[in-house]
Amino acid sequence: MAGRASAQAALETRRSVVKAAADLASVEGLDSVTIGRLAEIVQMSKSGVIGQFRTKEALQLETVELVFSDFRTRVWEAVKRFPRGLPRLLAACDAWTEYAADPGYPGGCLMTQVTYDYDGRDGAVHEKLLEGRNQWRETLRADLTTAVEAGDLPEDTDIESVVFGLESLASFITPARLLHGDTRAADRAFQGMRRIIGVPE
Amino acid sequence: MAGRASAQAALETRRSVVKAAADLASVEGLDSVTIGRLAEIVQMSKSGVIGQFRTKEALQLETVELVFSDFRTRVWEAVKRFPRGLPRLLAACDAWTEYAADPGYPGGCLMTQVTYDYDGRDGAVHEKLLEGRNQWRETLRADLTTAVEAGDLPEDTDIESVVFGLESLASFITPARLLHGDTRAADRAFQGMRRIIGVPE
DNA sequence: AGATTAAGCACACGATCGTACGCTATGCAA
DNA sequence: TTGCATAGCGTACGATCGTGTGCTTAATCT
Repeated sequence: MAGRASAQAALETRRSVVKAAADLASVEGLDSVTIGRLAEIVQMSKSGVIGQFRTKEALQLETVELVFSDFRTRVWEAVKRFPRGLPRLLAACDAWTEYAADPGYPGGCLMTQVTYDYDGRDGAVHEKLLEGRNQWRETLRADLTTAVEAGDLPEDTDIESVVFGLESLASFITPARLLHGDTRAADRAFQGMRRIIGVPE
Repeated sequence: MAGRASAQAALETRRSVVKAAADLASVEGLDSVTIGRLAEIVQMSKSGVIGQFRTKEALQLETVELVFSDFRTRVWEAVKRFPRGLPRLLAACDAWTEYAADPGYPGGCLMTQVTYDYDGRDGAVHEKLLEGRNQWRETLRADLTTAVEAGDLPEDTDIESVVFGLESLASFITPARLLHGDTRAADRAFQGMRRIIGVPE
């Protein structure tokens, strides 16, 4: 079959490639994602795949973007309606752990995967990863601050350390599930989050 | 220079290759470690490098072994003398977080890196990783059980969830440090561990 | 209808991957 | 001292990597 010049069809192709990249990356890591393997998966030629993005790094960046927009949709959008502060924070933790347990990628939460893959490297992927995570951290900080101001959390709450704890617990859900076969990892994470935040069980 | 048939020299070579592999893997991940790059680092030929291990997977397995034996030495051996139960558990958490903050590898704690890299894959590396982590988990469980029996922790302590929490917090030290530049990550992890365990601050 | 734009393919490139083979030179045992 | 085992080198192999160049073909615009 030959080329279709429809811009809409091209967009669909683009999406299917990025989706395949995300699936593959969740299992084997972002840099195991290879143009050749992607071409095989989406049944296209190598040049057809790379042609959409010009360079492999652009494809990686778009994959990371997909991951974060996915995360925002499934977690952030889901708790927008809750009142700011402790209620929204707890709802976010609930949605967050649930997302991590079933992120829709075969190899688990890709955001976590990319985080541990690119935390120590330089480059554009590292930067975009940092930007995406910082957005989420800022959201957490905001609700924590509001919760303290509202008197729902003690005055001396160490906000940065709580954020650290929440991110830790969410991040370990995937390895606990995949490596140790822990089917209740999400529950454990949520339980731990409540302890870290300091709300009664 | 030509070959030296000394078995001791060969062992030294072997160690230097594995050490280089561990250093490189801590930054870029275990499967970015390539025979050619290793050869360049240790100033040997490719065939000289691979000849020690016959296959790349064998080299990877030996690297994972080095990581765990390193961890045991720095963390487990350091707290052996403490009395079993809560005292030894807290000492272990202290040594653990300290180790994660300064593991001696340029890219952070390699045990964590490998965990997130191979949790979702099949193969020998996955198995060895699981075995190593399970040993450590068993140690944690033992001290937790002892602590409960001694009355240092409440009867209804959910041991599995506590283990999950401790592993989570320790694992996030590296990304917090490398990605977010958090220089106090180890302290936050230790503080979180105390909350997860349920000891007063 | 004809011109233009772009999607996707076939193919080729230089580089690097893991591995195998044969050779040289060394240390150790007989 | 002679023979043997082996550490490490040089070289080569088939595969695959990311990327670039034309070409074909279809959709869009005048």
